[in-house]
Amino acid sequence: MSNQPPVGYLLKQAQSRLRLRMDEALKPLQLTVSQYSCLHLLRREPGISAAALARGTFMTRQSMNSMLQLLLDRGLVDRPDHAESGRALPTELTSAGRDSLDAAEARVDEVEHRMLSALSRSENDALARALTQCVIALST
Amino acid sequence: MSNQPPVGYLLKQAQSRLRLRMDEALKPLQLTVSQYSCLHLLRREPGISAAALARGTFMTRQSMNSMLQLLLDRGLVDRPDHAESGRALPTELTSAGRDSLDAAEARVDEVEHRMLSALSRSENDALARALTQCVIALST
DNA sequence: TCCTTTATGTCAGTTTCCTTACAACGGATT
DNA sequence: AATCCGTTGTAAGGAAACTGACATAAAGGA
Repeated sequence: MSNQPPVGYLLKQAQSRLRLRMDEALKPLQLTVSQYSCLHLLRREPGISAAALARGTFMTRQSMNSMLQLLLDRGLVDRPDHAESGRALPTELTSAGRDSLDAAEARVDEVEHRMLSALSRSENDALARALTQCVIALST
Repeated sequence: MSNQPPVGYLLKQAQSRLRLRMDEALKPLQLTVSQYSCLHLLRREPGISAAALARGTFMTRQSMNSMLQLLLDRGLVDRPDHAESGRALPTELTSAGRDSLDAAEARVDEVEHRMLSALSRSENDALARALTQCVIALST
């Protein structure tokens, strides 16, 4: 009876719509979802390298470096011109970057909350666990 | 204790990795995930317009028309030069397109099955239901 | 009938991200 | 010490998708 669309399709649809809503929510702040993800990870791991930042946001380090240049020009992040040791350039949020991130986070949290509004606490947990299992199963 | 990453992040991560694995699986057939989605929907709804095809695969009709031109050149789909009525150009799979799709589907199904291998039948159903709820909650 | 709305296809330009390739640096191995 | 390996940053070019804009066609309402 059920005959639901395959999970892969639902995954794509959900992610597509989430991204759409997030982009709408972030547009007034002149931020894209990718930029938001970057700022978010930078707050959690200050001094992280661009390559590590790229891995954490599912893009290439080349794309990340382009994006960092933009954020640098806008004064949202800070980065030394050359490395103290090795090649990695440890990047950090500026205070303006923190402010932007705080404003963005409030809007994004609202969207995510809306997305999950029809789920109970246990359903929410089950969803997170199931997605984690999917990620693990596809990692090898 | 739990302190899991937010569902939005997990969603992105799962979708990103699924896409990666699907692209790997489809590479020998010279198909991208988008092209596969397009062929798949064409089989389910023969004679569909490019705009409707675009909506069903979460892209713009402009992108879809470029992609259809490629698939047309490769002989995987067929499309009239001008419309019988209205503007819509009803597109269909060729027999070569059906063959490609069959081969692709086997590989994609294997990837999806692997993704869900750690979930029980009921967990699988719960995941599909939860994702559907997320999509609905973000549709307005 | 006329006008508005909606849907479709298409053109042009742009953005975003990727692929390929190379050089530099630190650490581990031999 | 010399070498290999993994990581990082960067440059150049291309592929894929998007936005904005326009013309066309059917359907619906005033």
